[in-house]
Amino acid sequence: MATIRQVAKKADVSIATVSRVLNNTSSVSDEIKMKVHAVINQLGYVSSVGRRPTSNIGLVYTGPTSPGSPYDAALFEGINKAMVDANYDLVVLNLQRDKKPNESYTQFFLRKAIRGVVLRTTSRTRHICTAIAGEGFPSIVVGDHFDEPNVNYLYGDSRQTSYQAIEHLITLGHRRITIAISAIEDSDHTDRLEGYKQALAEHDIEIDPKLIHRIPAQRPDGAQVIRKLMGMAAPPTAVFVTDPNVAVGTINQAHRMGIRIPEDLSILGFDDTDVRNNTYPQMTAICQDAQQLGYEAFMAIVQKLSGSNSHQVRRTLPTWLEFHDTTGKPPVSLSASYLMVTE
Amino acid sequence: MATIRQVAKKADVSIATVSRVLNNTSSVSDEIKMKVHAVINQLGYVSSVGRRPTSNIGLVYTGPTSPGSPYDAALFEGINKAMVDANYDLVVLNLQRDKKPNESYTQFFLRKAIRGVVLRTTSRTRHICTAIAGEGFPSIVVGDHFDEPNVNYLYGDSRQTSYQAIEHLITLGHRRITIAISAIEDSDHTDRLEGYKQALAEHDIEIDPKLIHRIPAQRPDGAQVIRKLMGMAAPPTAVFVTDPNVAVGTINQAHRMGIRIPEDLSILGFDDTDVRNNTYPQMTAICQDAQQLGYEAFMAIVQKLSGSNSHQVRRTLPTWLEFHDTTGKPPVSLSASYLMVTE
DNA sequence: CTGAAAGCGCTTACAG
DNA sequence: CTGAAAGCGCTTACAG
Repeated sequence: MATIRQVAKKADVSIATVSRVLNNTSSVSDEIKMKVHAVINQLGYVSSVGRRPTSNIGLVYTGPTSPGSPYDAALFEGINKAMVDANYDLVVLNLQRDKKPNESYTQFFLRKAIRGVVLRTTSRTRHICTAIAGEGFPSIVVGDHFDEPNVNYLYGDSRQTSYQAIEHLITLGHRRITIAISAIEDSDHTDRLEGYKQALAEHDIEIDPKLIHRIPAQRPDGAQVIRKLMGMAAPPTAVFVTDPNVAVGTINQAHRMGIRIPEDLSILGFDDTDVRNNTYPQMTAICQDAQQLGYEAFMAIVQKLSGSNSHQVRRTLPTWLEFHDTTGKPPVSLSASYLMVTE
Repeated sequence: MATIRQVAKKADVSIATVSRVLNNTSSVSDEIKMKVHAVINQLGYVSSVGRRPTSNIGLVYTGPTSPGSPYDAALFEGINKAMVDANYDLVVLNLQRDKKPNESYTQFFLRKAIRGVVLRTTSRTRHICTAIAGEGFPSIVVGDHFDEPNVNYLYGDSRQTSYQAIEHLITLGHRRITIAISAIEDSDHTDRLEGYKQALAEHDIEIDPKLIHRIPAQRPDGAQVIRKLMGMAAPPTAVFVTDPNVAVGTINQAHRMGIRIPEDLSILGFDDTDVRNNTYPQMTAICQDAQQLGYEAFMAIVQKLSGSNSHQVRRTLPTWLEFHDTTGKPPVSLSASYLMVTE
């Protein structure tokens, strides 16, 4: 475990200067600051509680996320399971509140005695993830992917599965297929949209912008979705809902409106846990195991800190398609009349 | 912020001895150990990271809990909200893994640089909560209540609301009312059972042990519940399900079996968040705001640490009853035949 | 079992 | 802007 003295020696400065760099207490020349920073991340310097080195891994929500959502709750459960197997504690950090504007992310984390971080991101806060990775601080983003070469990430790849699912709906005879997708454009959701578009394109079905329904992030409400859809002049025969709670809400609002599932409308949902088995009818869904994502992300950081994995982590976990009872053939009259008009 | 030197002075020992007591490194006489412990909790001694005092609050699951359950996820979300308003970080601790058998809880927490803890408990680990409180370490239990005078706690009081809800079912004409309740007997669930029993007793309805259905903790499965109930010689006309996920599973399995809700069976659920609004039919439920419980529990510890509240915290948050569409009058034939047999 | 003292990790006036 | 030195919080041989 590197100490301030070792850092000072290697960077060829006094320990006082290293301390100043760590704490931003008084001005240090940019040149020395950069040199010290480089040595800090190179040696893996860690703050100590008293004379004991700490073993804290941070969980950082870079943007506005709800830790209580099914996805984040499952991640958190997986992280808790990982903690049992690894000798680290989890510290939940508030970046917005605590990070001083003039300190680097590394400084911030060291000040909090954090050795590595699991990051959650949104489309607007991706730059924070790349900045942390750029500083060389041990980190991994869970639930998103990056092109930048130094960002570690782990996510469930739902693009291909989305493609297959939509293709299956097409094979069943559906032509007007809606996608209901979060207005927050994280890459997970964008992937699902891409899979949807690709399947339609390859089957020569025109992509109708009116069928791409954005769900407001403030009110992820399945009932709204279906009211909107069924009010359309030419309603869809199938919906792909990319969020578990919204999918459940869609199914139940359909019941309320007397829409039969799947006879009148097919619903393809998304499931991060096991929500699909607790709906009526049992939900056809693209599934991923968010708990495992949390587990693996935490373990990836643990491995990095133990020094056993120094190269980049770019992993995907599989998603899979489960056919249950919310999807079926489109209603005969509708699909027939639709085909007559357009073909 | 008290230091080891101040503790040593007040306890009239050397700083070396205080250090030994804190770390259990070598034997110290019981008399001195107790004296030092007393001073530590009296002065509110805190470990430092380097020379900076820490501001960590711990979240401790004393027994096997699933942090991803709707209740715990909502608590966690509330705690995260509280963190934005209070200058503390959250550390999730693993007591089973990390606490050495010969160290006290206070020693353990100080070693982790924790200043106060929010505790989650189960019936089997209540002694851990009383032990932590007994040591004088700042703590609060969320989601349970205690008779011991020094344990701080905060919970949603569901006993009276359960009583009222069952009484309402009785008023509607129900006589055979089942309660489906977790096999883990935490006091939250016991309260609901007590409310149920009280309502039946006050309306001169005999408590039939066959109608008290225990849900195995390993498999909290609503489908099982209803299969079991409907297979009874004299099935109930109403069910009170004290867990949100199980309640939803019960409703949906009823649909699968062609049991009409509420015409054939009334279902009274429990809701920690807003699950009741996302079922079909919309679920009649006893509701509590678990997110607020998390928020208030965290803030209570913050207050204790700031010294503004030194007396015991014994708070309940209200629960309330929402009548929606899963409850109604019992089926005429059934209740009539039942009444003929027994009265 | 206990304390005085050496010493580590770190921060902070002080001096330049 | 930087270092040598004083000093704080803490731990740990050493001595009794």
